[in-house]
Amino acid sequence: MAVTRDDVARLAGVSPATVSYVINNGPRPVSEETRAKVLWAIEQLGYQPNVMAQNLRRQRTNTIGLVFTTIERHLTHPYFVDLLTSVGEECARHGFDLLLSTCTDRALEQSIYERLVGGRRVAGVILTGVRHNDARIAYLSAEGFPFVVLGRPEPDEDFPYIDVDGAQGTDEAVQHLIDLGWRRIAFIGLSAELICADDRLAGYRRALERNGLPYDPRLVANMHTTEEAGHQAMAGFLALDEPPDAVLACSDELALGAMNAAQEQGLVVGRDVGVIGFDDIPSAAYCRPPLTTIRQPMYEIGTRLCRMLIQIIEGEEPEERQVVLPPTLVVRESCGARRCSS
Amino acid sequence: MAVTRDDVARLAGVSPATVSYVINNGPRPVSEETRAKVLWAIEQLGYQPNVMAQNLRRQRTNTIGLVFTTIERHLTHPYFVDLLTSVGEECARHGFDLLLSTCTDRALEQSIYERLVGGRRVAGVILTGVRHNDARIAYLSAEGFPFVVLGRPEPDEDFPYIDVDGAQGTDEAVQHLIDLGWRRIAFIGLSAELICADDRLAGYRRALERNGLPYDPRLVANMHTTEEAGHQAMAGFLALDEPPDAVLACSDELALGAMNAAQEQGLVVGRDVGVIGFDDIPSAAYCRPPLTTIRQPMYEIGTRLCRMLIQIIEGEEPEERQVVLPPTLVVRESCGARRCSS
DNA sequence: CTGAAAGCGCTTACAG
DNA sequence: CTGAAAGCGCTTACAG
Repeated sequence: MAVTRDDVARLAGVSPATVSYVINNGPRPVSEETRAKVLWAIEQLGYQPNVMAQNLRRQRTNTIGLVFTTIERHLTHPYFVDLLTSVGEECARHGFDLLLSTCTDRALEQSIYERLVGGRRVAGVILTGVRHNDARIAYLSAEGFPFVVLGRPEPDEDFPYIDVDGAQGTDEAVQHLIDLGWRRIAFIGLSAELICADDRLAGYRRALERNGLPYDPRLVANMHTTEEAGHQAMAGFLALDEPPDAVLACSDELALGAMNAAQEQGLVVGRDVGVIGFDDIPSAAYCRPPLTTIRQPMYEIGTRLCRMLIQIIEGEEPEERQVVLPPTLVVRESCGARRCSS
Repeated sequence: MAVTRDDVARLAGVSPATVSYVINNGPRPVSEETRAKVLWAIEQLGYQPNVMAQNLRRQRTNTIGLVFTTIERHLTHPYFVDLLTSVGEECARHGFDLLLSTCTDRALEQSIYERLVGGRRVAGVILTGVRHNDARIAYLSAEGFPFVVLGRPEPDEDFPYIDVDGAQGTDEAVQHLIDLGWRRIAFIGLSAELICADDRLAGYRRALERNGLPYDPRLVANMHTTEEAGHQAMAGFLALDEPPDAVLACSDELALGAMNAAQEQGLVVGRDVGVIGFDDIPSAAYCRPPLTTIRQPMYEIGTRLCRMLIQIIEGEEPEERQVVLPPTLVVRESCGARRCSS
């Protein structure tokens, strides 16, 4: 059995309340002598306060929830590791714990959030992969529960978020392709239900238009972000009567799949076809040829999102509430940058 | 304010205890009429039991703890994503939550565990990266707290674990190199404090000896598993009077760094020098040339470890207690397998 | 079949 | 400066 506050009180010869006051180091004055006795007893017994009891009594949990969705054993977001690392570190800095839930089936999603939120298992949640008419956001808003979001809302919604300017990213990427001489540029977008999918498509179209290039819907696909999907989409494009000479994919996994599809047809990526990805995952630097890609500062985003959420939980006014960060185009060799420099 | 059990009782016109009995669906008989009233009231109010209160009263938490160590913003274990995914899914299957703690500084490690364990924040923990004389294991054993370990113990210790036979993996890898004609094989091992580092070194030496090849300590390095470290180790080897013609690295990140170091010196990997990694991370399939590597079934290990831990927490006899799984050599092109087939 | 009551391990106003 | 007491939201033996 674990040692409790009462054990400490007994050994120290004081009341249980006094033990609490010493632990919490609150405003209440405690004599040095009493404090010393209590600290000694705590040391002796190796006492640690029961966190559940503390939380129940204090009516707060100091725990942040993060639900990640897996499809076929895979995280659906390639950036998840950076997010997790930064959120975890920021939580630790503020004395918060991080509760992770896995969601393998969309049908269960709502019940996971209801348990976490309604059961007061966590004090706030971080949402990723926001969708159109997202039921999670409707629920959290209705409950008045603290949450922050990775990604922007729809126009009629208003909540705290941090996002990367996806349109700027895809616009710059397309411009980069055009500057290098590619003219027929395909687009492998994200699942259409995701809000950020619109944004990225808009940047793609904007850049085409600005350069007087036509928009051809046959050159646009919406996929879940896996390598297989990228392969499939690219194979489809290459089978067209007028195949594209370049492709912009909305994740590096999609881009890697697209590269493989092109290579299988004997095309040399960077010479016969240009490829750009999104995210800058580790493989992007190591694949052949190295992948030009749009980098999102995920570590920084995780840190700031977490800080924002904790401020909201604590009832403070958050220092920042709605942030859009610029992405960075990381130029490597997959769209022929090297060809130009030679 | 959240709705409580008493609100439900009031609305349903029954005692609070009855609400509990309905929720817990226990052995106690409840009339259909009463049950219906209670369920109706729960539905009306959107009631969710307070998880902290339940846990405190039941004297258990249904939460599993996983502490991951970050160095310079990076997870120290490349396999962490697979582990996390599988553990998360297995937890969900059993109604457990997963609590993640970040440890950025070894000095804080002990206090993290003390809070988690002593504070009864979690019901059991999964340990990774076991070290010689690991203080965490000593602490958990002394507390009699449920834990399982990814990795084998030292000979005098006895605890539940799942491990991959690292010696078998490195032995096979070295044999593979030798079979392909490489003769002077370097070894980039893991941090010497890790128990699994010994194992892998032993496999390396065993294979050399069996083939009548000398063991040269100048060809052995122990590194943290980062790409930079791999680069540094390989650069050191290549600067020797008698540089190696092949290298076995104990993680793919180390191997990728080693490959880069070799390529910087103008060597063609797979022709001038053979490289093998460990883990089979995604980049291993995409790097150039694709990396031959030793694959660990991490997803499966996570699932089984988690199941084992939950059985121990529930007081059952675990179906399995100490498991050693074989790794698989995934042959790609970095040690010249293709050269042989041509 | 159902209710009143004890108690999980704490925090914190209240009284001295 | 310190203690006795109420209560956070539940579960579960005990009594009817």
